[in-house]
Amino acid sequence: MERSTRQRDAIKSVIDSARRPLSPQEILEGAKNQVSGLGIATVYRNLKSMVESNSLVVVSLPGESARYESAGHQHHHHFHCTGCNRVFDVHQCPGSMLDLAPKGFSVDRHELTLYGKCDECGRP
Amino acid sequence: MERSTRQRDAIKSVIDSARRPLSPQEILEGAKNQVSGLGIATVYRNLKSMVESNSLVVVSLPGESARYESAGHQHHHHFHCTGCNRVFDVHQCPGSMLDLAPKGFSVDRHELTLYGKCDECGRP
DNA sequence: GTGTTAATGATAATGCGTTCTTGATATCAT
DNA sequence: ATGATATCAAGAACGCATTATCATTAACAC
Repeated sequence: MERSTRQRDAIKSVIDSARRPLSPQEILEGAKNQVSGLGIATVYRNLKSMVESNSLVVVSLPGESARYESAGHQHHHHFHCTGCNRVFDVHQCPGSMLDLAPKGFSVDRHELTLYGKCDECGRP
Repeated sequence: MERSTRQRDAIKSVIDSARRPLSPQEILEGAKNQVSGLGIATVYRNLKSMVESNSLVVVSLPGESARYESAGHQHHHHFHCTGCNRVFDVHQCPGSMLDLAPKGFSVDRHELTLYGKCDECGRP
């Protein structure tokens, strides 16, 4: 049976309180504030089980390794800051993409990634 | 000075005649029809130099390794077939994304990936 | 409190895409 | 044709993110 550990609680809380998808390293660093000896293997182990239990979703972006955010968010996209390399949620969507594909192609879903500077990195 | 070799010519011709971004493996397989002993290292070597000389561009898609297509195409996006795993070009674009980002964020560019079945994979 | 065993931390190992090394080969200016 | 050398093929090596190993620790039913 699954036990409740300080490590797992710390990992969960870091992800839940973030408003953006986090990398395993970001999660490790955040959770270390609560559990100083935390190891990266524990982060990966828990991410994996949380994805399997559908409490987390994997966010893949072009040319990047996986990030994680809590499940249950409605349809949204991502903004990748070219300054700090952080990824933010974008809640608008340009709408249906069904018409864009060539004839004979069927579109199930789409992923949109914006690139630019976040508010912090864009400041003069 | 750069020499013209059968290997480089084969690699170039495979990429130029494709209407979609190719993975190094796809390029290797295509070019082997012209140069049977071709090695994967030669493909990577030539891809690298062609990207450096701006005759090729790298196409990164979420959760995928790099693909390559000839440079000079105008702004476009990509369709990733979930059946055959091939990637196709999409020449339409839903338009400016400048308004989608949160306040204080500036958008330089965007990437859109459609997922679904290509004409071949969608057939009954 | 005690025992069982899930969970952890440290580190080695894996997998995959990509790059380096080396001796052999092919291009091309001469 | 010849020589200088860019390019090649093959496999070893690399870098990185992720996963497995294993001895140790800690959660929790009793």
